[in-house]
Amino acid sequence: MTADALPPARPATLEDVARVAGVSRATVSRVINGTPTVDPALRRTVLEAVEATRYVPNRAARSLVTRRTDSIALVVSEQERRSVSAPFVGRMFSDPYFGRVVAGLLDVLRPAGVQMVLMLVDDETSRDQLLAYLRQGHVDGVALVSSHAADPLPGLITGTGLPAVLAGRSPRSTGTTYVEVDQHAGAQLAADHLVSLGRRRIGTVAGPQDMPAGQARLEGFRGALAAHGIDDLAWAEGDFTHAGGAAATKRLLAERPDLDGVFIASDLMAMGALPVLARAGRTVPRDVAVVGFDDSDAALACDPPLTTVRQPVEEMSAEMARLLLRRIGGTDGLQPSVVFHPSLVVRESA
Amino acid sequence: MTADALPPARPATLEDVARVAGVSRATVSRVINGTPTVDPALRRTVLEAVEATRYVPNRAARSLVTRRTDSIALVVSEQERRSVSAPFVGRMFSDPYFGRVVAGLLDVLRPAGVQMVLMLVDDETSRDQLLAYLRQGHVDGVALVSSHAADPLPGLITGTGLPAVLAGRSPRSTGTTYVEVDQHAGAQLAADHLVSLGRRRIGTVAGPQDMPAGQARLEGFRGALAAHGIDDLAWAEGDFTHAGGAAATKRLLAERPDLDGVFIASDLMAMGALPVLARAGRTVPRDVAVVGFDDSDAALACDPPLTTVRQPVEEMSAEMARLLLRRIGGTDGLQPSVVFHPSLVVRESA
DNA sequence: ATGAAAGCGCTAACAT
DNA sequence: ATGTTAGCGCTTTCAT
Repeated sequence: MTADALPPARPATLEDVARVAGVSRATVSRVINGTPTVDPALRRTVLEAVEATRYVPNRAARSLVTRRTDSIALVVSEQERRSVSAPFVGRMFSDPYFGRVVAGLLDVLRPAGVQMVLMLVDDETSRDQLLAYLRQGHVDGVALVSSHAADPLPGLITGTGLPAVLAGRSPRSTGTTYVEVDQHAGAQLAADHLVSLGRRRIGTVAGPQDMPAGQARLEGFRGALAAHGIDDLAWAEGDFTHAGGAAATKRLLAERPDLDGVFIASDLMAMGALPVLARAGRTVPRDVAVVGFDDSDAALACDPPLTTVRQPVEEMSAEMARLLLRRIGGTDGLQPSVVFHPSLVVRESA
Repeated sequence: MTADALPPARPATLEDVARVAGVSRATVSRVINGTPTVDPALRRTVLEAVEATRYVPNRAARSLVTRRTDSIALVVSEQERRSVSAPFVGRMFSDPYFGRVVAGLLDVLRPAGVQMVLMLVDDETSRDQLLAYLRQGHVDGVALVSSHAADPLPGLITGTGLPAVLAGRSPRSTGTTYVEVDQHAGAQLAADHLVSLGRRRIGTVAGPQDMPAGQARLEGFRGALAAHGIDDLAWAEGDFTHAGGAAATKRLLAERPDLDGVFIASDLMAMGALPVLARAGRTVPRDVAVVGFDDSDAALACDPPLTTVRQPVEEMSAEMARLLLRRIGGTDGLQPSVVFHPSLVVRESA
């Protein structure tokens, strides 16, 4: 068994390619990186050598010198786990919202050749680990999806000096670039629609009041209703989950049995709410008109299909990725935040 | 403005720490990496210097020499996108299953200091990108969640020589280590339970027949029923989504209006099915007993709470991570696959 | 347009 | 137990 007849166990390096092509390492590097000043003939020779040696660049080596990693962290920050032994909840992961965020990010990141490291922060340990990791310089930037208003993470991440973009404004870190939908405008769309339908005995299943999105949608809805002269808004707080939406709807119905219109602050909660309304003998939309928020897959899975406030999550997260890449590559400093406009998608529930 | 009074723009290196501590780089490295043969006094001095310089190791440099990256890829392989312009579907991301997989992996990975790079493969381009990325050696191993039976990815990944573990057996790559639940046994639990309840006019909403899990659950259910002398199984194919479950249930009901028991191959589909049954005037479990599969959050969100076959996804994916780490760190070759036992969780739907 | 050479920050022999 | 030293594979001046 002649050693040099076999393919090398060790993957090919620039050196190997250079030897095969009969050029210097530098030239190979230039070809690999698309530097324009390379003789076309040589370029071809090199490319063939690359092929022959099955060369792929070593990212660690490259990263060591360029100080770029071509990857960003997608950080999901959730409320602390209930207890050590409690089963993981991971609400964020089961929410269609998360998938849409990933999709939008990937749409921009993949063509740019940037990878995404997924990190979950749900206690102090994991937070410290995250910050250490970020400081190790293994990512070029951070996209953060944080669930609670009091979360210190946005500020801490900004403190690392790494480029960062938030999904949604953080009350604790106003200096950080964010992308979000105009929550007030969205809630207003819902209010106007219900009122235009002639509904007056209106209620809402709000999101968690310790989340900015939950607060803003409730506040916006209440304000818009007030503008229509409706001041007694019945509401119940849900947790943005299916089950939470069902439970909150039960409470709401108990408090306000004569309800004829309801705004539910997320489609997932609306999915939980509809069967509750049905069981309570209310026909949607005849007895109770229902407007959701998000326009996720869940809205279509509802029965009847859900009228809802559309939040262009994919476009929003694509924009997050763009801001991040611009900031990473760019000489320019902080990017301005971006606020998207919601729209009303009318289906059958209202 | 005196330059050296300011904190250095450049992050501290081993060299810096060594200088401050008055020792060699090697000693600092030993302290950082917990080598036992270091004088306790020196260790303290070094640790102080680390503190003072705010030193954090550079991962790229370390990785370049150790040839380890302390990260693995979580690859999610989905059916090719419908069209270029079609909105991203990302079924996997909205499924509670995905969150549970991530949770289980993280449970093992985080204490081990291993990061997770999330990669989505949904067309040829992204597949090629993935394979190139893997060959660049930026991850030490791969955990793969693949949705379709004909997926060539398991084999291709194994072909890279990187340690890999699959969530679920792949018909195309029998040589790859996998972790899965005994699907047949699970389906049998469902069948036995329905029969023990006295149900005889039984149907099933199966999963996609181009997914191993979809096939196996149908096959197992049919076999178990046959053992009870029931041979005329009505079934409809769903796609493991809520909406798909609803649609399939409608078809099933049309075909078999006298149905008194049904096995639905995922909780998410069961969630879609229950309102359909209710609308059709069937009370669950009185008229139709329903058994799901998964025991995810969805099962509890059902009304009535779902009797279901429990699949210990978190433990399974934790085991995937363990196998992977063992294989990565280990001298031993291929790890044996692991099959978990399902159990029946009886609630109110059957 | 190409090559030579100097590191990037770290670990792991090896020597002491 | 600690220090010295030789790279890991790559990019990037700086010459030519």
